[in-house]
Amino acid sequence: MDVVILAPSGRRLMVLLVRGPAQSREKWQLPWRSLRPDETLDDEAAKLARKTLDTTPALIEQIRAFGDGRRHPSGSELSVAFLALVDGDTGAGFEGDATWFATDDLPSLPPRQRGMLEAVLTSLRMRLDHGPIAFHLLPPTFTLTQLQEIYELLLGRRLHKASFRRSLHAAWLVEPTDEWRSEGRGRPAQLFRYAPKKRRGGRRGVRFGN
Amino acid sequence: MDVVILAPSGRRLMVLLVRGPAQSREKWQLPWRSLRPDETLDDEAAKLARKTLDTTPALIEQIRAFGDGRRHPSGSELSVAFLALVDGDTGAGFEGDATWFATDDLPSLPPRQRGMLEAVLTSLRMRLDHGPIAFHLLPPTFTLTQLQEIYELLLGRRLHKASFRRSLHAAWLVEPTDEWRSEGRGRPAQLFRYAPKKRRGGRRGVRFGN
DNA sequence: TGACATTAGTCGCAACCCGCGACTAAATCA
DNA sequence: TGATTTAGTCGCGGGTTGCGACTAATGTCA
Repeated sequence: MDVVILAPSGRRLMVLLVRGPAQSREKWQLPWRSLRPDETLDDEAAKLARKTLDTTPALIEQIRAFGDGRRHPSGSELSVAFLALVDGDTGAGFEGDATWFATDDLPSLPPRQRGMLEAVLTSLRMRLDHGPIAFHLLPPTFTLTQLQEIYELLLGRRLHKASFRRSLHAAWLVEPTDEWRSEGRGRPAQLFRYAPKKRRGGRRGVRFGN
Repeated sequence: MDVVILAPSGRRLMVLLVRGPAQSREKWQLPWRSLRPDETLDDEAAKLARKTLDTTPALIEQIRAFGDGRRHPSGSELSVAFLALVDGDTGAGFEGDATWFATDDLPSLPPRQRGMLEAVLTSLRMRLDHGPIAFHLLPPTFTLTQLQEIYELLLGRRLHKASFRRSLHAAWLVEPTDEWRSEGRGRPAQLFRYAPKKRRGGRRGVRFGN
């Protein structure tokens, strides 16, 4: 049971790693724990995430099992990878045993964990246009520019502002609040909240071309 | 380790079930086996599928792990679900201990297996437009109408012929052979084979609207 | 031997979607 | 007051999609 805990920080996606025991080959590892025979998988993974984070993550989801022969600190043959998401504000205020690393500049990890992390990231990218995952990386109220930056972060490319907003509008996922955020210079931005609307007719996912 | 083995039969998707031991609550079960500590997950799942089917399936892929508290014949807390696909001709000629059931008219299954089967089916549907999965349910050479029927089967809705072929053409996944199949009445259909082409420019998935 | 039924395969239009540059709007800074 | 910065919108040109109507090739049956 391994958890990949992610949070955005500025223009980077961060992952939470813990220090491995002294005798282990790699200094850093994904948080993990072995499952006792009477525990349920998803519950224990949620607990593990909560314990390492010291808060409840906005989302926790199983990705898949790994049973290739690669090395894992548990010595066990089977690991199950979980994805957990935290919004940037919560992630930033974090003070614990574990520390954040940028996903594009990682220390060496146990080989199976390296594979799991990779798989979780691609899976996250793939689920982006099927479900409203991105919102879990943001505080409950946010500007559309913030939301766009999250999508750009996850997709790894810039998006066109007008097109992004058009798609977003078509998907009926957000609704405006009556608050505005002034960020120093520039025109203030309206704050939105996540509020998916059921809509007669084709409920299409959010598909962003560019 | 549970395997969901699927094959098309006419206008229905069939799943292969085996008879449970006498003392078990449900008469039918998904083929499953416990993993010994020194075996690798994916290899053993492939072996299990081969053994029940008596042939090599066209595709076998891990879907995800299940560790909810629901009952499973193994008594174990953790199960990993696999998807295996067989083409209709091979599936039809099958003679073994197990038997085929239509996925929309199933006998009662152990609760966790019921959930696994459900999850495998939805996962199959979702992967349809990301990878060329459908081809694994067909013999190596097939007509475009056959291919369309597979897609309709999996998506659960009718598709428009002209649009389907246009999308297919745009995705560069098939190439025509010089053989034609005469199916009794009506104009003979040209046979195609699966032959994905690398293409400069945007390698887009097959997206069928309707 | 034709007319008809049946299945395969294509064409083209109207509506919709998407990329993108250019615009307006509201704030701060000098 | 004018430059700068960030937010938000408009609209055009081109590509994609849904779909009805068409042509093509075969078997069936009077």
